Amino acid sequence: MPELPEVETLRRDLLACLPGQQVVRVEVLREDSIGFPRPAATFAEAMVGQRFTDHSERRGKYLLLHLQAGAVLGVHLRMSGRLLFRASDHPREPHLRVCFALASGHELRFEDMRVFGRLWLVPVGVPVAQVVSGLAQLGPEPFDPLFDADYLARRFRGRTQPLKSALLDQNLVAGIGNIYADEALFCSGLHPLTPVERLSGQQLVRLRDAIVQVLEDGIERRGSSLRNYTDAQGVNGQYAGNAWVYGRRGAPCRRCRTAIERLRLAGRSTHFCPSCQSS
DNA sequence: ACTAGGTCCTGGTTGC
DNA sequence: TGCAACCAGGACCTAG
Repeated sequence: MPELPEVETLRRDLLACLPGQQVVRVEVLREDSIGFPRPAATFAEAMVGQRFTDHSERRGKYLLLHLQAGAVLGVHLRMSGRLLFRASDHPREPHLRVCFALASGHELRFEDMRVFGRLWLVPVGVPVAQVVSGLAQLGPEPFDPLFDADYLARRFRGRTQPLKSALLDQNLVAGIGNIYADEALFCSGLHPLTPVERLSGQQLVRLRDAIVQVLEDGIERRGSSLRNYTDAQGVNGQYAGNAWVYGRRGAPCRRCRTAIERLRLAGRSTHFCPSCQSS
């Protein structure tokens, strides 16, 4: 599932192939995949003739591709979305939702089995956060100096929420999903159910450092720690059991050999080592 | 103001 | 064996 490291990897990969490419034809195969403008035919029409630039940004799990005339293509992959840069004669993916034919004979394809992903075309002069839903509510980037132990202490004061739930809240910090949340909790030695107000200053420092560490590691491994992720060329990541705890229920902890446990929290599976993550 | 739980969606996996 | 139920999860929505 694409989280911050996967989206950042995608952004960097697209920089190698997309700048200068001009859209000559757009096919929307699934209306739901378009967030704005609707109906999707309006989106398609407005995208024709647009040219991609070398200016792209990532905010949390959102990807923002700036177009030459000043518009912005916003992308959220959600659960199963992929952006693929393909030669036009490459066989179409079974869950292709939107296809941008490019003047060079390539195609930028948005493939998304579960149809949760969205594309938005932000018109020239309109603030991106006004069009791309969820963007305005995002908290700080994890790598922003603003995101430190003091910030967490302020946000956690008087809150009883389980720590794992807090990490999934994009308003607290942008970009963490279920998998990196579990990994960051393991690396900081904190139990996912700990009420956030109970964390000590020292624990908050460990938490912040662990979050930054697992995300940086994820980027360094090209997001390859995730099972279903593939890059812009469709190359599959090597999940290969890199994770400390995610998806390892019953398997021995890599640090202490205790069996990894799983519980359900806010509808999400949560993996942890009961011995290493006792507080 | 805060929190929990349901919803969307579909293919793979599990269980009877 | 065959089929149904369950599971995966990001963001949004509603209810308490």
